Amino acid sequence: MTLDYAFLLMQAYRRMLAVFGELDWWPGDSPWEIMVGAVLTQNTAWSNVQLAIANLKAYNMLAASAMSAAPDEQLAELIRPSGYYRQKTKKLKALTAFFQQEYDSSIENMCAEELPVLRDKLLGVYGIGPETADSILLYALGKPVFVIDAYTKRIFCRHGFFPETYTYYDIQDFFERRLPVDVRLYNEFHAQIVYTGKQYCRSRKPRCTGCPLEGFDCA
DNA sequence: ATCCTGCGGA
DNA sequence: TCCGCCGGAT
Repeated sequence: MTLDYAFLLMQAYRRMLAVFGELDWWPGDSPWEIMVGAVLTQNTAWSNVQLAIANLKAYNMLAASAMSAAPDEQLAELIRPSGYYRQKTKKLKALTAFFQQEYDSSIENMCAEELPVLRDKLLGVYGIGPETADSILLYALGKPVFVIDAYTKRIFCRHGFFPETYTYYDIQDFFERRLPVDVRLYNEFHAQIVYTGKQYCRSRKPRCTGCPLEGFDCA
């Protein structure tokens, strides 16, 4: 018989959750802060993003109105701890302009947009690719979108769920068509994946011993 | 030296 | 498909 991937995915989820407990994602005080964090965390450790966000708050520069008015050099200096600060300054400016012009800086307006339309619009913003768009949709706006990242691919490739050749959208489809449409599940599942990837399923020296997914393989 | 809740451009 | 971007932790 064919493998029941839906069951196996949920079992993997429950194993991680049982060991780590709920992880309280995404850390942030507001949807806008989460959107900003989603850009700042691109290829960057979260601890460094926290420093950048703390700077923005300390200088009252987090709000879209303040951020759009700030000179590039000043914004760059504040977000410097998160790395790629010149690139990310451009990206934050683009996100801010989009939020202001398209939605009048209103999360409610943004949420009211049809999901596929909103996703396409996000992907059209400079600096927002598939993972960042989906992180914003799920964690800032509470939309039922399963976020894929390098950890997701690495962990589930290693456990035999799909081949290395799967693209972002292949993997996203794999999860979304097998899991119930549940924002809280998508939220917590991704958080568990990131934690497992960081602590155990590392790229170089995987620590399989003690991993919640140890011995969990699709034959 | 390697990695981190990637993306744009060539 | 590869390269530049970039700082801080391990």
